[in-house]
Amino acid sequence: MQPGSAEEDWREDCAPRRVLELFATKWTSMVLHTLHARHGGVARTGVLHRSLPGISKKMLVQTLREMEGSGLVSRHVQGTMPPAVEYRLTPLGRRFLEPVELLYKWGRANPDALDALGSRPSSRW
Amino acid sequence: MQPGSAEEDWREDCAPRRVLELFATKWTSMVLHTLHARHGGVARTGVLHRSLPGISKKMLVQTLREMEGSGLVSRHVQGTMPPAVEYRLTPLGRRFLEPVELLYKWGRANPDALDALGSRPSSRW
DNA sequence: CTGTATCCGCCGCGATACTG
DNA sequence: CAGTATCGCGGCGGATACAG
Repeated sequence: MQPGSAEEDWREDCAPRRVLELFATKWTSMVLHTLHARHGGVARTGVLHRSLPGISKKMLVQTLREMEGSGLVSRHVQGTMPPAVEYRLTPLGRRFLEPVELLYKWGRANPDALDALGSRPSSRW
Repeated sequence: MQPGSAEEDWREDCAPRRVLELFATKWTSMVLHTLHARHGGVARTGVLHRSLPGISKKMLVQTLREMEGSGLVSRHVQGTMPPAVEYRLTPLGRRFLEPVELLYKWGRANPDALDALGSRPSSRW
């Protein structure tokens, strides 16, 4: 922290920004949470879909695939008919769940803060 | 958690989603962190701009104004010439800083996890 | 120095319809 | 049931130029 070499780490690939990117896609953390909290880490597509009111099938699948690519979940296909696909939380997924839950927990514990925050105009979703 | 009344809370204005919205605007948490960690909670526009390599003047001001509207920071104008404007962290801002720092901290503590996550295609920024 | 106003590309996300 | 393909809107966010 010596003065002069002020430059803090805000490069594109710094830790903070990389973590933030995981929230870039609207549903990621919610899917992660739901998969864990409501289904013990394993669930089929349709079940997840029903557990997440509001999400479109398209976004659910798309999100799951991205999460698979990130290593947050693993995908398991049953060669049956009709098809059955299971998504499972990976160890990495569980680790990332920590800070996510912490964030949610904070929100639940500070409803008054959220009320204050709600009074702004924007909101992307 | 009794079965039947499954419906979990995923309404538009539930706590989790409202917290997530704060990350919807790219720079919010980074501005918040910088204002606190590098300037003790008080800084002028230009100083902040220089502390955040990569942000455009437009987005910095826009983000700060939204944060002001949310109550995360307060704006103080000095009727001088040339103009000088100070942004200060509010109590609410400091409270929200808790989960934010926690998230960043997790990222710094899990570089290997971030490496694994980095191997995905997307990335909005 | 602080802030605003355009112009504009990019892409997240929803709606809808279709395949196996 | 699981997944893909399109179309279209809204809005973030960068570049640039201008104003007080």
